[in-house]
Amino acid sequence: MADIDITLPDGSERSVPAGTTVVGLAASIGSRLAKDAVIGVVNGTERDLNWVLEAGDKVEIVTASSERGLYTIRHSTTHVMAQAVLELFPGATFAIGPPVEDGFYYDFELAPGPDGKPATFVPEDLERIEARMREILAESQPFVRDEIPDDEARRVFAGHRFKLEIIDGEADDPTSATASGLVRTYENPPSQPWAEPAFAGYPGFIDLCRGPHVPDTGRFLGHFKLMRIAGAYWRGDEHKPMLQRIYGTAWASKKDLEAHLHRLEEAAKRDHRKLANELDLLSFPEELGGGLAVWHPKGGIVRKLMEDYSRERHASGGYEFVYTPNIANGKLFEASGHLGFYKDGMYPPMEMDNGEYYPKPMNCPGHNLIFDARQRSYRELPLRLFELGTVYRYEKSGTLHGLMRIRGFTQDDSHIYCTPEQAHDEIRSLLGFVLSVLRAFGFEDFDASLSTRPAKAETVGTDEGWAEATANLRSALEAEGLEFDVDEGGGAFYGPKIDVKVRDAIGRSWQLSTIQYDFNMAARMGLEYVGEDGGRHTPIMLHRALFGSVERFFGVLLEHYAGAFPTWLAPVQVRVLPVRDDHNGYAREVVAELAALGIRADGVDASEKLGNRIRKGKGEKIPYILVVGDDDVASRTAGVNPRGGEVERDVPIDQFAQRVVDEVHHQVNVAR
RNA sequence: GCCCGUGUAGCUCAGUUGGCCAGAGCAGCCGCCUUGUAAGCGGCAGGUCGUGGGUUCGAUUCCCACCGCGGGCUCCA
Repeated sequence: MADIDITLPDGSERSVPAGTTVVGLAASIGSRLAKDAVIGVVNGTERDLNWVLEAGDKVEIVTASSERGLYTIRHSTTHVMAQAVLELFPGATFAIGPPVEDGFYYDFELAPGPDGKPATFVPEDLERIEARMREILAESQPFVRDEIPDDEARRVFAGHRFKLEIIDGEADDPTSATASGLVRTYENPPSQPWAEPAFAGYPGFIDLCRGPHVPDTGRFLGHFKLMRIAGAYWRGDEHKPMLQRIYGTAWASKKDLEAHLHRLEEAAKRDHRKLANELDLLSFPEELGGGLAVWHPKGGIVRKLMEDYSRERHASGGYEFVYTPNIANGKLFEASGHLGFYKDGMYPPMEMDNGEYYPKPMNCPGHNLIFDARQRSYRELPLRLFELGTVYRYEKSGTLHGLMRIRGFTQDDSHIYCTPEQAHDEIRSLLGFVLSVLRAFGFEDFDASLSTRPAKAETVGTDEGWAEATANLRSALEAEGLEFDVDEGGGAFYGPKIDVKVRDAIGRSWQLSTIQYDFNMAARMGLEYVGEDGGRHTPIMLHRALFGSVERFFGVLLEHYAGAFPTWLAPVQVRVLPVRDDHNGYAREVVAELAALGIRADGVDASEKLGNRIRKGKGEKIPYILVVGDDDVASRTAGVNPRGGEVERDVPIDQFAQRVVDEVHHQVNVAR
């Protein structure tokens, strides 16, 4: 047979016999590669290992350790899970099951129970399903690719209504492909035909799928765990039936799986709700109502420090401080457009003698009234109004989540009014300001998303206006060198926006700051300035929140530092422990001396063993614990036990104090 | 809002297959100990077992509803 030439990723050419498959090519390169190969990428398209190559193909061999290989493993694992579920639950049907970050899921609908509603999984089902999956793996069932005509597919998948919707093109399934009257399928022939066949003409499991897959269930799969059961709407639509989703995680090796499970445990230890409780920072009393928090003294001081720092930066950044009330007449929110576009997110109104009053969901309408309080000149622009404004939003009960998603929160909110000519530079400097403040809190790794015009805003503004605003935002992102993705249709009703995200100490991404372009609300509310030409013009308005929500930012900081706030933010910076009763007096003197320098210090008398008092201080994650005994009283020193560091003896108090003062002054952000 | 799970002392958790005064550790308070770098000892106090109904001679335990919380979906700072 004639040889054909194949191009490899490094540009080199390789001659193989005609009819060679992806795995055959891998074998010709090396037996190790053939063993590790999961799929191939042929001319840019992912293909199964038994895909037959043609002359001139560009081929890359994908192994399990790569992103694409892992994705394939997860994708194949979810097919195995679907097979197990359909076998174990007669009458069950399935919807979609893609790989996702760290794992996979599949959505199912079970046969109706006694109440006539589809049955639901119970946690013990996961063990049964997992056990059946392992049996399927042991059978080494091949993944058999095929393409069948639509009408035949409709017969095969008769009784599987979600699949029929996919075949008909009504529903989108990211992993299946239907084109020109053909649908692609993957079948897993079982060793024994199913007792109750679910697919006409097939002995076992088959799914709509564009693939590719691992060659058979006996290879690469195995390192998985079913994690949880969740509800999920069919096609993500709350008006459509709720399906039962099973989430799983899958990895290329046992080691990777265990590492992933370990990461989850580490993240759970950092949970801000747990830490907030343990460190006595704040709480969510049931009596208050869902999504509302009270701040205890230790959380309160951290929040105050965050807010103080924010105010300092805004003061030096050319912002002016304003205050607006928490409730406002509904007419204001009609004028601003909030009642038209945002009513679902607002608390219901209070009836008052001269109208309906709503808790404010955003600060912008109030700030606009300040702008509009007198005639404005172009000479005043950009006018930057800043407020730590508390807003209330009616969030659905099921969406509340600690500090990250609450109903009452405070935005470090700013509205900037500028001329269209100023908008570009203003956005750019805003972005720099935002990043600079975030860096001060110890975040180093940023990216962003650019959100464009949403469907609900099709009546707001002009196409050109949206395009120009979006271009302005994009150019600021590019100028700042920030990586960003584009969220099509994710903008606010009044304009497109940039959301800045930070990566925390364990690599998780959090959305914090937002910069929103608004060419709509100023006009709606009749805001004008007198330009150089003497004419009246509508200003461009920029909405900007830096922390986003003070509460949420606090929660992110808490998780980022795992409760061990850097010294400048720590509720208690220094704890002084006398060794014996007769050192209590000296310990109090040391506390007073430190406090006089603005250091947050406290002491615990010697009523318990020293070791236990140190242990408690460590549990509170205090940056410095000082121990004072006979030698220290004599020479005005202390033993210094720093968080995460080595004990130092005989440190002069004034020297230690200077060290803390410097550390606070420079806002050293060390997560020890 | 919808699906699943869950709710015992301030915290972490036992326990009751329906039945005497519901338990432990930590935290708190009181005493003893007088202590040099991550748990010294003893005692006291603390719970209408989330709330409200129902079944029962009897419910914290079984059933129902509601509320809170957790994980998802939708939505979002």
